[in-house]
Amino acid sequence: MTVSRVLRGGTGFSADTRDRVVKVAETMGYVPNRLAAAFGADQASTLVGMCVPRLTSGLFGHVLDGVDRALSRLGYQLMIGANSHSPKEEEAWVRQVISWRPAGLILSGRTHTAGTVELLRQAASPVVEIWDLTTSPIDMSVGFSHFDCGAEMGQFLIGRGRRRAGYVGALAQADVMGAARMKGFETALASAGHPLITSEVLIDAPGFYAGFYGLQTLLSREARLDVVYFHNDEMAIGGLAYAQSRGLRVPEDIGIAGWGGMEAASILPRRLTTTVVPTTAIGKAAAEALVARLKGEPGQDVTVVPTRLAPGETG
Amino acid sequence: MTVSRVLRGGTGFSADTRDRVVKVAETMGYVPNRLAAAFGADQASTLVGMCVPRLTSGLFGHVLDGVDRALSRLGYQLMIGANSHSPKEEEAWVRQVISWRPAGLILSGRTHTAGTVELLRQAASPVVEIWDLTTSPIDMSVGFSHFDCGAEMGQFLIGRGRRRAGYVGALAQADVMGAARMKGFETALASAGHPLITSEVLIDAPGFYAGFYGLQTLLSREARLDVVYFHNDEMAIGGLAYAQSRGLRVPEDIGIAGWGGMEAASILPRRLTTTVVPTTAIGKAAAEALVARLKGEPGQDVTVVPTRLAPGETG
DNA sequence: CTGAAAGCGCTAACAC
DNA sequence: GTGTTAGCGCTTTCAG
Repeated sequence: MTVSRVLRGGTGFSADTRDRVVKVAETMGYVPNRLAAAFGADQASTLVGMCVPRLTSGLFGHVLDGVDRALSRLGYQLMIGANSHSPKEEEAWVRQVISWRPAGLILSGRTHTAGTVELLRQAASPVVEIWDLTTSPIDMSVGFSHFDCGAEMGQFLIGRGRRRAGYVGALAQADVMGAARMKGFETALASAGHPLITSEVLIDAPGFYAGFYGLQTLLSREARLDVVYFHNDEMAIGGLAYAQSRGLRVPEDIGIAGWGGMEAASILPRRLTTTVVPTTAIGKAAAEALVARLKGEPGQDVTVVPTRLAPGETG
Repeated sequence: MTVSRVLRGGTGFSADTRDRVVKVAETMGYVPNRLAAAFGADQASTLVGMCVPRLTSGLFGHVLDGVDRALSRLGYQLMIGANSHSPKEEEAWVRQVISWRPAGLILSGRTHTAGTVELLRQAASPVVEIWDLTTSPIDMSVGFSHFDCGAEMGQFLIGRGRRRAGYVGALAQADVMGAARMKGFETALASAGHPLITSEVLIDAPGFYAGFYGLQTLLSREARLDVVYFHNDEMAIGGLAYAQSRGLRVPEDIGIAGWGGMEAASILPRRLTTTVVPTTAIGKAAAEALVARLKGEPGQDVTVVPTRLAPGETG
C-alpha cells in the first residue's frame, strides 16, 4: 500500500498522508521487516559480507573499521567472518553468507578455492578482493603487492649496507601473503648480489613471542647475520626484545625490519624500520568500490593503494 | 515439499529419496535462500547482531573472535556494528539490525537509551550485555566490574607504598566504563587515606600519544606524583615513553599502571602493572549464553568473568 | 513416508 | 495520489 511508499521514502503521496502514516507507525512501534523486503524484491538487500583472515589482527581491525564506517553511513549492514587464512574455511563461509543473498562481498586475499569462485559466479554477487592486489580479480580488487613490499625492503636494506640478511616468518603453509613478501625480499637481495642467508618460517601465529624465538632459532643457526626481516611488526618487536636480551645492539650489531605499521611500534625508543599499510583507507576504498558498483556507477576494477616504507632507526 | 525436509536434515523420508534430492541439488548448484526461510518461519533466523564501541580496539578484536568462533561453529552468522561509545548510535544500529529479525543481540556496556530498551523489549529478542557487568541486565550479562578493577588497582598501589596518585583518562563524556574504573580507583585511594591528587581526562581516543601528552599535562600541573593510573595499556605505554623522555626512572621515580592486558605490553623491558581482561573468554561466554537461551536450555542470567591484576614491574 | 495448501510482509506493476 | 493484485521461496499444517 501507500504505507510502503512512505516508509521507504518514495514518491507519490501527499504530505498529509505521509504525516498520518508516520504517526501511526510511531505509536504502534512499527519495525520494518527487512527479511521480507529483501526477499520480495530480490534487489533490496543491504547486507554486505566481509571475510578476514583473523579477527584479532590489529591491521584488519582498522580495515573493518574503514569498511564499517563507509557502509553504515550508506545504510548497509556488515556480516563478518574469519577464515584463519584457509581458503577452505572461506568457501564454507561464502556458502553460508551467499544464502542470505547479500548485495556484495568483500574477501581478503586473492587465493580462493574453485568452489568459492563458482559460488560467486552463480550468485552474480559483486565481490571486492582486498589486501593482496591481483591484476585479474574475480570482480574488483583493492590493495597492494606484498611481493613489492618485500622487494622494496630488500633494496632498502641493501642500500643501508646490509649484506647478510635473514628472514623470520609465521603461519607456514597458511599465509600466502607473508610468503609473497618473503619471496619479494629474497628476489631483491639475490638480484643485488647478496642473497638471503637463512630463513625460518614458523607454524605459529605471528606474535611477539614467535618473533622472539624465531630470531633465537635463526641466530643459533647462523650467528653472522647483519639484518633480519620479519613477517610483521609484532614479530619484529619480539625480535628486538631477543636482540636486547642477548646484548646485541640494534641497529649497530644487527638490523631489524618489520611490516605492517603497527601503532604500538611507536612504543620503541627507536622507530622501527617497517612498511606502513594504509589499512583504514583500504577498507574505505573497498566499501566505496562496492557501493559504486551496486549503484551502477562506473568505477575502476583494480584500485592500487600504495604502502610506504618507513625508514626508521632499527634497520 | 520433501526436498525441504531433506535439505534441512529433518526426518520422514527414505534414504533413497534423500540421495536423489542431494544429487539433484548438487548438480544444479542449489543455494538455499535463508531470507525466505527466516521470513517464512519467523523462528529460523540464525543471524546474531553484535555492537562494539570501536572496531579498532585490540581488546574487542579478541572478544569478536571469541564470539565468532563460538557462533560460526553452531551455524550462526554475525552482523557487526560500532557505536563509538555513543548510546545514540547504538540505538540507530539496533533499529537497523532488529529489522533483520536476528535470533539475538550482543551489546557492549550497560548504558543504553530508553529507545534501545523499548526496541529490544518489543522485538522480544534475547540480548547479552557484555563487558561491563550489571546485576540487572535487560536479559543476560557477561562481564566484570570496571569499578572493582579501579578499586583493586588503587588498593594494590597503596600496598606498594604509593601515596600521591594521579589518573589519566580518555574519551571524556563518552566512555562510561573508563569513568567507572577511575571512580573505583578514586574511592579506594580515599578510603586508604591517600586521596587522588589530580586527574586529566582527555577527549581523545585512548592511544599511545594521548598517554604521552596526558602524563605531560599531569606532571606540569603537579610534579610530585609517585604513581599514575591510565585509562588503558596503550596510554600507560605512552606515559612510560614520556617518563623516559624526561629522565624519570620507572618505577623508582614514578609508578605507571595500565588496564586491559594488551599483548604488545610484553614489548617493554619491564612488565607493565595492569589488569588482564579475559577478552576471548567473554566473547565465548556471551555467545554460549545466547545460544543456550535460544535452545531453551537453562543458563544463568549474569556471568561474572574475573579479571586478574598483573603486578608487573612498573607500578 | 510424501504431497498439497496456505501464508509469512513486502514490493512491483498495474489499475483507478 | 491511492489501492489492487500477484508473487518472491520457504515452512508449517494437514491430508493422503
